Amino acid sequence: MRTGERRPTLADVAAEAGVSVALVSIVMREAPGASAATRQRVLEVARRLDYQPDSRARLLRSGESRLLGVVFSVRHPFHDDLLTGLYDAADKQGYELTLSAVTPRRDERTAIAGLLQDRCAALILLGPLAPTAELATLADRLPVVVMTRAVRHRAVDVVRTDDSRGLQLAVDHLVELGHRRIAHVDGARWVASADRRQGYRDAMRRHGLEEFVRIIPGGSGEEDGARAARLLLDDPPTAVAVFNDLAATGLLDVLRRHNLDVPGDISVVGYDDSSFSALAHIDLTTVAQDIDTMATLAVSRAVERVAGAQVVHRETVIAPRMVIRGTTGPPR
Amino acid sequence: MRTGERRPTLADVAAEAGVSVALVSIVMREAPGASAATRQRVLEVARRLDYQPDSRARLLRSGESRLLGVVFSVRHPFHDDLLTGLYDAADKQGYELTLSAVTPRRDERTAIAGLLQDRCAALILLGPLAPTAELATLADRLPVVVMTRAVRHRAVDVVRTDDSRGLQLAVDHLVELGHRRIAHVDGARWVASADRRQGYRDAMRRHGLEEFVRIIPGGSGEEDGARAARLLLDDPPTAVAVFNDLAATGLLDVLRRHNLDVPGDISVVGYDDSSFSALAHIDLTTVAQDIDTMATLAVSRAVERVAGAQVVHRETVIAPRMVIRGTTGPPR
DNA sequence: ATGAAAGCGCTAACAT
DNA sequence: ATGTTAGCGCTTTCAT
Repeated sequence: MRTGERRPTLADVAAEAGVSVALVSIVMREAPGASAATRQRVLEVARRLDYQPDSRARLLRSGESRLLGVVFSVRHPFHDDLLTGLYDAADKQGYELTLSAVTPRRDERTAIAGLLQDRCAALILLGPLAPTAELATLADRLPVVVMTRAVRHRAVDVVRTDDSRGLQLAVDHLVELGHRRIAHVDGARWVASADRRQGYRDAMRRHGLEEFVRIIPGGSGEEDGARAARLLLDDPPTAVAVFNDLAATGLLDVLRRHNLDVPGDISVVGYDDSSFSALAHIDLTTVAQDIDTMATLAVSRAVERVAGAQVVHRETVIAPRMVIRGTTGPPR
Repeated sequence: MRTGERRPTLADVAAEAGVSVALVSIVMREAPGASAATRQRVLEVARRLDYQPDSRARLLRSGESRLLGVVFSVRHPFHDDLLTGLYDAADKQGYELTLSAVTPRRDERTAIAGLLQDRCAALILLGPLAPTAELATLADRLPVVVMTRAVRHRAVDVVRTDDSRGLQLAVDHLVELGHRRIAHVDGARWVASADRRQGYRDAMRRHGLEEFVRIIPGGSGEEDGARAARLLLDDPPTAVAVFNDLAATGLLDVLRRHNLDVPGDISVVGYDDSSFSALAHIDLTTVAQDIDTMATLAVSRAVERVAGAQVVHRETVIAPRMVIRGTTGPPR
């Protein structure tokens, strides 16, 4: 049962060990300036008392926070993966992470406000929806690193995937298999859509397939993909590169319901390598983003800014890679 | 560009407004004891200076933390939904949430330790793996609410779904459709597996179908479901209730590859209503847990314990419900 | 209604 | 190597 007593403080440990609080502080921080014997004794007492340093007091006093605030969205499989990488990277750099989620009923502004009150040293925002101006205002107060989207502002660092290149990889893969009539279902108004569309166009031109360029309005949801598929049915191409995995599954579903064989009649490529795309059911060929590299870079950028590096705007664009699964093959 | 200046403090606002810090504190906390005129002026200055209270200092001084620590796992779709509900509930009760994730490379103990240093008032653990003894030790230090699994210890509150009832609902649904030969693919060593298995047995007995009881060893992954499906192929039942949605998709995949029609030849029920189970592709009938109710209760429990209520161990078991989609139908 | 002063748990100068 | 002192930004008595 829980004892009603307050948790032990530095002073408690100091009293018990018969030394000053300052000395205990030194030991707990593993700072130089304590004899091995003292160190051992203090550590022993701390463990016995089950002492836990109060990070809030620590941060308050030391001024510097070594705390990185991360805003992410639930229901975004890609964000989960990014979080995993960010924890690893932060740990390596000696920083802590504090998370704030965006949910269907908790908007981005609320999520950010919470982190601001926690006095994070910097913010890492995963695919923020806020307009550039708002992000810039934020960056006025503390270092801000944006991931997975572009932001053209000198105070905001960006780490994202080369989305244009991603679609080019998809087209290259399909062309290699022998496809020529390759369509693209785009992401409508989503931030990354323009880049991916451009990548598609460039790749088609590069392969001398300009006459086969065909862009279908899509979106980011399953329904968007399904709608696009219906637009495609009259005159199906032999391959489609879709804006993302979710839209691709919607498209796949409609194609199969109309007895089109995938990849026999038509090949399909998604984007993101979402967790479900590896399910045996779906087995979707897709464009993957290099999550670990992105996470490591984002933390480095944040840490450098915190350390006061007078850097100008940096945008780091990471190369994506193909993950070839079962929805692509040679045309009949 | 970011000005190198530190963020404004209460003292800055006080100086600018020409009042004492104590008064500004009163205004910021919306506490009684300030004239309307002063209140307005201080608020105006605070907004102009873009003042943000420092939650660390606030908590440090006031002693009480109104901060709930939540440990969740990435890659667990169900947890995302739970987080959404928890934020809503905490908000309503005037509490803040601080999140700590378990990732493939960051274990539960680390996740919990982080929250302990943040001086949370209580902990809410989503499906913790720690043994009861460890959770009990933790509950010795601060209120602990465990979700989605059972813990028999008087200091630990539990909020979970009635998993036995869940499987009973699944069997009831199948019996109602006319099925008699209903098999169950279980969850091997997973915590909830025993309850679900028992629910299956009870329901079969209740319907006088004891002779058809057939339990196939399964697990929680897609592969486990696929393996179970292969065991079923020699002598397929007309319906299967599977431990969870992921295993169910694995099973579905194998069945379809062997030209069994779902639900024509065989009906399939999953568990959890995971996000992907609603995909048109999968369209899985499943047992859903009542997320909002669970979240609300978990926060209430935590808050009551924080408020010092001398409650004994409470386990709240929530009723699940069926979500009927396309993988179940009458037997041929 | 307002202000002065103490102190939450800790770290960082500066002593010794 | 160890102790003393002074705050970090805030809330909370207790004055006025």
